[in-house]
Amino acid sequence: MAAETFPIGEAARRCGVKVPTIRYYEGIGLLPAPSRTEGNRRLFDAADLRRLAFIRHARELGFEVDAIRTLLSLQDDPDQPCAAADAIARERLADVEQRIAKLMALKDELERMLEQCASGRVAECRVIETLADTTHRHGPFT
Amino acid sequence: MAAETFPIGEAARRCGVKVPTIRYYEGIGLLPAPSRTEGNRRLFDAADLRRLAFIRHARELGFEVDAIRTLLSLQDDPDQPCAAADAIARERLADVEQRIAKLMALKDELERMLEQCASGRVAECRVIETLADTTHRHGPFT
DNA sequence: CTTGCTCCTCTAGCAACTAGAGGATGTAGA
DNA sequence: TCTACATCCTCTAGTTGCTAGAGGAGCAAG
Repeated sequence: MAAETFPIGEAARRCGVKVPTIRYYEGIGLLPAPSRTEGNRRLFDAADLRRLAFIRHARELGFEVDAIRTLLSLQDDPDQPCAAADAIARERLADVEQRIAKLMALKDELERMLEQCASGRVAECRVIETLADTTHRHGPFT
Repeated sequence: MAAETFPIGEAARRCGVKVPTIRYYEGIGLLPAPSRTEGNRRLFDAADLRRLAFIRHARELGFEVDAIRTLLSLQDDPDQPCAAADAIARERLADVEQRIAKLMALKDELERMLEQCASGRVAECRVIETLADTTHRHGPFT
Protein backbone atom coordinates (compact mmCIF):
# COMPACT_ATOMS: atom_id res chain seq x y z
CA MET A 1 0.00 0.00 0.00
CA ALA A 2 1.34 3.40 -1.00
CA ALA A 3 1.36 5.84 1.91
CA GLU A 4 -0.49 9.10 1.52
CA THR A 5 1.53 12.05 0.26
CA PHE A 6 0.84 15.77 0.02
CA PRO A 7 1.97 18.58 -2.25
CA ILE A 8 3.65 21.54 -0.62
CA GLY A 9 0.57 23.73 -0.56
CA GLU A 10 -1.46 21.25 1.40
CA ALA A 11 1.45 20.55 3.73
CA ALA A 12 1.59 24.27 4.37
CA ARG A 13 -2.13 24.50 5.07
CA ARG A 14 -2.14 21.48 7.35
CA CYS A 15 0.82 22.62 9.39
CA GLY A 16 0.09 26.33 9.50
CA VAL A 17 3.37 27.23 7.82
CA LYS A 18 3.84 29.22 4.65
CA VAL A 19 4.97 27.51 1.48
CA PRO A 20 8.30 29.35 1.12
CA THR A 21 9.03 28.63 4.77
CA ILE A 22 8.85 24.90 4.09
CA ARG A 23 11.31 25.25 1.26
CA TYR A 24 13.48 27.36 3.52
CA TYR A 25 13.49 24.67 6.21
CA GLU A 26 14.46 22.12 3.63
CA GLY A 27 17.24 24.41 2.46
CA ILE A 28 18.76 24.75 5.91
CA GLY A 29 18.42 21.04 6.59
CA LEU A 30 15.71 21.08 9.28
CA LEU A 31 13.42 19.10 7.06
CA PRO A 32 14.78 16.25 4.91
CA ALA A 33 14.43 16.79 1.16
CA PRO A 34 11.16 15.06 0.30
CA SER A 35 10.57 12.86 -2.70
CA ARG A 36 9.50 14.48 -5.96
CA THR A 37 6.99 13.76 -8.68
CA GLU A 38 7.94 13.26 -12.32
CA GLY A 39 7.30 16.94 -12.77
CA ASN A 40 9.74 17.87 -9.98
CA ARG A 41 7.15 18.73 -7.36
CA ARG A 42 7.72 17.96 -3.71
CA LEU A 43 5.68 15.21 -2.07
CA PHE A 44 5.53 15.13 1.71
CA ASP A 45 4.47 12.15 3.79
CA ALA A 46 2.84 12.04 7.21
CA ALA A 47 6.20 11.92 9.03
CA ASP A 48 7.33 15.05 7.21
CA LEU A 49 4.16 16.83 8.28
CA ARG A 50 4.62 15.84 11.91
CA ARG A 51 8.18 17.09 11.85
CA LEU A 52 7.11 20.31 10.20
CA ALA A 53 4.37 20.92 12.76
CA PHE A 54 6.88 20.31 15.52
CA ILE A 55 9.25 22.86 14.05
CA ARG A 56 6.49 25.40 13.81
CA HIS A 57 5.46 24.93 17.43
CA ALA A 58 9.02 25.09 18.64
CA ARG A 59 9.66 28.27 16.66
CA GLU A 60 6.49 29.81 18.08
CA LEU A 61 7.76 29.00 21.53
CA GLY A 62 10.85 30.99 20.67
CA PHE A 63 13.38 28.20 20.23
CA GLU A 64 16.15 29.03 17.82
CA VAL A 65 16.67 26.92 14.77
CA ASP A 66 19.84 25.51 16.31
CA ALA A 67 18.00 24.47 19.46
CA ILE A 68 15.37 22.78 17.33
CA ARG A 69 18.10 21.05 15.41
CA THR A 70 19.47 19.52 18.60
CA LEU A 71 16.00 18.58 19.80
CA LEU A 72 15.38 16.84 16.52
CA SER A 73 18.75 15.13 16.73
CA LEU A 74 17.45 13.35 19.83
CA GLN A 75 14.70 12.04 17.63
CA ASP A 76 16.84 11.29 14.59
CA ASP A 77 19.72 9.51 16.32
CA PRO A 78 18.24 7.66 19.27
CA ASP A 79 21.42 5.61 19.29
CA GLN A 80 23.76 8.47 20.03
CA PRO A 81 25.66 8.08 23.28
CA CYS A 82 23.27 8.35 26.17
CA ALA A 83 25.44 10.96 27.84
CA ALA A 84 25.21 13.26 24.84
CA ALA A 85 21.46 12.91 24.57
CA ASP A 86 21.20 13.43 28.29
CA ALA A 87 23.19 16.65 28.11
CA ILE A 88 21.05 18.02 25.31
CA ALA A 89 17.80 17.07 27.01
CA ARG A 90 18.98 18.45 30.34
CA GLU A 91 19.95 21.78 28.83
CA ARG A 92 16.66 22.09 26.95
CA LEU A 93 14.78 21.14 30.10
CA ALA A 94 16.38 23.90 32.14
CA ASP A 95 15.50 26.37 29.43
CA VAL A 96 11.93 25.13 29.23
CA GLU A 97 11.47 25.35 33.00
CA GLN A 98 12.70 28.93 33.07
CA ARG A 99 10.32 29.89 30.32
CA ILE A 100 7.43 28.30 32.12
CA ALA A 101 8.21 30.17 35.33
CA LYS A 102 8.34 33.52 33.58
CA LEU A 103 5.18 32.86 31.63
CA MET A 104 3.35 31.86 34.82
CA ALA A 105 4.33 35.17 36.41
CA LEU A 106 3.13 37.06 33.37
CA LYS A 107 -0.10 35.06 33.33
CA ASP A 108 -0.81 35.94 36.95
CA GLU A 109 -0.27 39.60 36.26
CA LEU A 110 -2.50 39.61 33.20
CA GLU A 111 -5.22 37.84 35.17
CA ARG A 112 -4.94 40.38 37.96
CA MET A 113 -5.39 43.17 35.43
CA LEU A 114 -8.41 41.51 33.91
CA GLU A 115 -9.99 41.15 37.35
CA GLN A 116 -9.52 44.81 38.10
CA CYS A 117 -10.94 45.65 34.72
CA ALA A 118 -13.96 43.48 35.39
CA SER A 119 -14.59 45.35 38.62
CA GLY A 120 -14.71 48.58 36.67
CA ARG A 121 -11.47 50.09 37.89
CA VAL A 122 -8.66 51.04 35.59
CA ALA A 123 -5.86 48.72 36.51
CA GLU A 124 -2.56 50.07 37.60
CA CYS A 125 -0.43 47.93 35.42
CA ARG A 126 2.58 46.14 36.77
CA VAL A 127 3.53 43.98 33.83
CA ILE A 128 7.06 45.31 34.02
CA GLU A 129 7.54 44.15 37.58
CA THR A 130 6.27 40.67 36.81
CA LEU A 131 9.32 39.73 34.86
CA ALA A 132 11.75 41.31 37.30
CA ASP A 133 15.17 39.84 36.93
CA THR A 134 15.71 36.96 39.29
CA THR A 135 17.55 34.72 36.93
CA HIS A 136 20.00 36.90 35.11
CA ARG A 137 22.75 38.01 37.45
CA HIS A 138 26.05 37.77 35.74
CA GLY A 139 28.13 40.49 37.22
CA PRO A 140 28.93 42.18 40.53
CA PHE A 141 26.24 44.84 40.85
CA THR A 142 25.52 47.23 43.68
CA MET B 1 17.64 64.42 45.85
CA ALA B 2 18.89 63.56 42.37
CA ALA B 3 17.94 60.04 41.36
CA GLU B 4 20.65 57.63 40.39
CA THR B 5 21.50 57.38 36.70
CA PHE B 6 23.57 54.99 34.62
CA PRO B 7 25.56 55.22 31.41
CA ILE B 8 24.62 52.87 28.62
CA GLY B 9 27.33 50.33 29.34
CA GLU B 10 26.21 49.78 32.89
CA ALA B 11 22.58 49.68 31.85
CA ALA B 12 23.53 46.97 29.41
CA ARG B 13 25.42 44.96 32.03
CA ARG B 14 22.64 45.28 34.60
CA CYS B 15 19.92 44.23 32.22
CA GLY B 16 21.78 41.58 30.28
CA VAL B 17 21.30 43.39 26.98
CA LYS B 18 23.97 44.51 24.58
CA VAL B 19 24.76 48.18 24.19
CA PRO B 20 23.73 48.48 20.53
CA THR B 21 20.49 46.68 21.34
CA ILE B 22 19.57 49.42 23.79
CA ARG B 23 20.16 52.06 21.16
CA TYR B 24 18.13 49.96 18.76
CA TYR B 25 15.20 49.78 21.18
CA GLU B 26 15.36 53.52 21.59
CA GLY B 27 15.38 53.89 17.81
CA ILE B 28 12.23 51.86 17.31
CA GLY B 29 10.50 53.57 20.21
CA LEU B 30 10.30 50.72 22.71
CA LEU B 31 12.43 52.65 25.13
CA PRO B 32 11.93 56.41 25.59
CA ALA B 33 14.92 58.54 24.60
CA PRO B 34 16.80 59.02 27.87
CA SER B 35 18.34 62.25 29.08
CA ARG B 36 21.88 63.11 27.99
CA THR B 37 24.97 64.51 29.62
CA GLU B 38 26.71 67.69 28.48
CA GLY B 39 28.90 65.44 26.36
CA ASN B 40 25.88 63.88 24.64
CA ARG B 41 25.97 60.57 26.50
CA ARG B 42 22.80 58.74 27.42
CA LEU B 43 21.82 58.55 31.07
CA PHE B 44 19.31 55.92 32.11
CA ASP B 45 17.32 55.95 35.34
CA ALA B 46 15.94 53.06 37.35
CA ALA B 47 12.61 53.10 35.49
CA ASP B 48 14.42 52.83 32.18
CA LEU B 49 16.33 49.83 33.47
CA ARG B 50 13.18 48.08 34.63
CA ARG B 51 11.55 48.66 31.28
CA LEU B 52 14.62 47.41 29.50
CA ALA B 53 14.79 44.25 31.59
CA PHE B 54 11.14 43.64 30.89
CA ILE B 55 11.71 43.94 27.17
CA ARG B 56 14.57 41.50 27.34
CA HIS B 57 12.54 38.92 29.22
CA ALA B 58 9.60 39.29 26.92
CA ARG B 59 11.81 38.90 23.85
CA GLU B 60 13.39 35.81 25.37
CA LEU B 61 9.92 34.41 25.82
CA GLY B 62 9.43 34.89 22.12
CA PHE B 63 7.06 37.85 22.12
CA GLU B 64 7.33 40.01 19.04
CA VAL B 65 8.26 43.62 19.38
CA ASP B 66 4.72 44.60 18.48
CA ALA B 67 3.28 42.40 21.20
CA ILE B 68 5.68 43.96 23.68
CA ARG B 69 4.63 47.37 22.49
CA THR B 70 1.02 46.62 23.32
CA LEU B 71 1.96 45.10 26.67
CA LEU B 72 3.90 48.25 27.50
CA SER B 73 1.01 50.40 26.35
CA LEU B 74 -1.01 48.89 29.20
CA GLN B 75 1.68 50.23 31.48
CA ASP B 76 2.11 53.57 29.76
CA ASP B 77 -1.54 54.53 29.38
CA PRO B 78 -3.33 53.09 32.37
CA ASP B 79 -6.12 55.52 31.55
CA GLN B 80 -6.92 54.11 28.16
CA PRO B 81 -10.45 52.78 27.91
CA CYS B 82 -10.82 49.77 30.11
CA ALA B 83 -12.29 47.78 27.27
CA ALA B 84 -9.23 48.31 25.12
CA ALA B 85 -6.82 47.36 27.87
CA ASP B 86 -8.99 44.38 28.64
CA ALA B 87 -8.87 43.20 25.04
CA ILE B 88 -5.11 43.49 24.89
CA ALA B 89 -4.61 41.72 28.20
CA ARG B 90 -7.08 38.99 27.28
CA GLU B 91 -5.37 38.32 23.99
CA ARG B 92 -1.94 38.20 25.60
CA LEU B 93 -3.28 35.92 28.30
CA ALA B 94 -4.61 33.41 25.81
CA ASP B 95 -1.26 33.42 24.08
CA VAL B 96 0.62 32.98 27.33
CA GLU B 97 -1.59 30.09 28.41
CA GLN B 98 -1.04 28.29 25.14
CA ARG B 99 2.68 28.70 25.45
CA ILE B 100 2.65 27.34 28.96
CA ALA B 101 0.65 24.29 27.90
CA LYS B 102 3.04 23.49 25.09
CA LEU B 103 6.10 24.01 27.23
CA MET B 104 4.66 21.75 29.94
CA ALA B 105 4.19 18.99 27.39
CA LEU B 106 7.73 19.43 26.17
CA LYS B 107 9.02 19.47 29.73
CA ASP B 108 7.30 16.17 30.50
CA GLU B 109 8.79 14.56 27.45
CA LEU B 110 12.30 15.78 28.22
CA GLU B 111 11.96 14.52 31.79
CA ARG B 112 10.80 11.14 30.53
CA MET B 113 13.86 10.94 28.33
CA LEU B 114 16.18 11.87 31.17
CA GLU B 115 14.65 9.15 33.34
CA GLN B 116 15.19 6.51 30.70
CA CYS B 117 18.73 7.73 30.24
CA ALA B 118 19.35 7.49 33.96
CA SER B 119 18.20 3.90 33.93
CA GLY B 120 20.78 3.12 31.27
CA ARG B 121 18.46 2.65 28.36
CA VAL B 122 18.59 4.65 25.18
CA ALA B 123 15.37 6.59 25.09
CA GLU B 124 13.07 6.36 22.18
CA CYS B 125 12.44 9.99 21.62
CA ARG B 126 8.98 11.37 21.10
CA VAL B 127 9.64 15.08 21.22
CA ILE B 128 7.84 15.51 17.94
CA GLU B 129 4.63 14.00 19.25
CA THR B 130 4.67 16.19 22.35
CA LEU B 131 3.82 19.31 20.43
CA ALA B 132 1.22 17.63 18.28
CA ASP B 133 -1.18 20.13 16.88
CA THR B 134 -4.18 20.54 19.10
CA THR B 135 -4.53 24.24 18.75
CA HIS B 136 -3.98 25.01 15.13
CA ARG B 137 -6.82 23.70 13.08
CA HIS B 138 -7.85 26.22 10.52
CA GLY B 139 -9.18 24.20 7.69
CA PRO B 140 -11.24 21.12 6.97
CA PHE B 141 -8.73 18.29 6.96
CA THR B 142 -9.24 14.61 6.47
C1' DC C 1 48.86 65.44 28.36
C1' DT C 2 48.53 61.09 26.80
C1' DT C 3 46.92 56.31 27.48
C1' DG C 4 42.91 53.75 27.50
C1' DC C 5 38.25 53.02 28.26
C1' DT C 6 33.56 54.24 27.18
C1' DC C 7 30.67 56.65 24.46
C1' DC C 8 28.80 58.64 19.94
C1' DT C 9 26.79 57.93 14.91
C1' DC C 10 26.60 55.35 10.85
C1' DT C 11 26.84 51.54 7.77
C1' DA C 12 26.91 46.75 6.87
C1' DG C 13 25.98 41.99 8.04
C1' DC C 14 23.30 37.95 9.97
C1' DA C 15 19.17 34.88 11.14
C1' DA C 16 14.83 33.55 9.95
C1' DC C 17 11.76 34.35 7.27
C1' DT C 18 8.49 36.61 3.39
C1' DA C 19 7.18 38.44 -1.01
C1' DG C 20 7.53 38.61 -5.92
C1' DA C 21 9.26 37.80 -10.71
C1' DG C 22 9.35 34.68 -14.40
C1' DG C 23 8.40 30.31 -15.91
C1' DA C 24 6.85 25.13 -15.86
C1' DT C 25 3.21 21.72 -14.50
C1' DG C 26 -1.26 19.70 -13.56
C1' DT C 27 -6.25 19.55 -13.96
C1' DA C 28 -10.87 20.62 -15.26
C1' DG C 29 -14.06 22.24 -18.58
C1' DA C 30 -15.58 23.49 -23.67
C1' DT D 1 -7.51 18.57 -27.74
C1' DC D 2 -7.13 23.06 -26.35
C1' DT D 3 -7.22 26.48 -23.02
C1' DA D 4 -7.75 28.62 -18.61
C1' DC D 5 -6.26 28.77 -14.05
C1' DA D 6 -4.37 27.11 -9.81
C1' DT D 7 -0.21 25.33 -8.04
C1' DC D 8 4.29 24.39 -8.36
C1' DC D 9 9.34 25.43 -9.48
C1' DT D 10 13.85 28.43 -8.72
C1' DC D 11 15.94 32.69 -7.73
C1' DT D 12 16.51 37.22 -6.00
C1' DA D 13 15.39 40.89 -3.00
C1' DG D 14 13.14 42.80 1.10
C1' DT D 15 11.81 42.70 6.36
C1' DT D 16 12.58 42.20 11.33
C1' DG D 17 15.37 42.19 15.16
C1' DC D 18 19.34 42.49 16.23
C1' DT D 19 24.96 42.53 16.10
C1' DA D 20 29.53 43.84 14.70
C1' DG D 21 32.75 47.25 13.16
C1' DA D 22 34.63 51.74 11.37
C1' DG D 23 35.86 56.23 12.59
C1' DG D 24 35.84 59.66 15.88
C1' DA D 25 34.78 62.34 20.45
C1' DG D 26 34.64 62.47 25.70
C1' DC D 27 36.54 61.64 30.14
C1' DA D 28 39.39 59.72 34.18
C1' DA D 29 43.91 58.36 35.97
C1' DG D 30 48.65 58.61 36.11
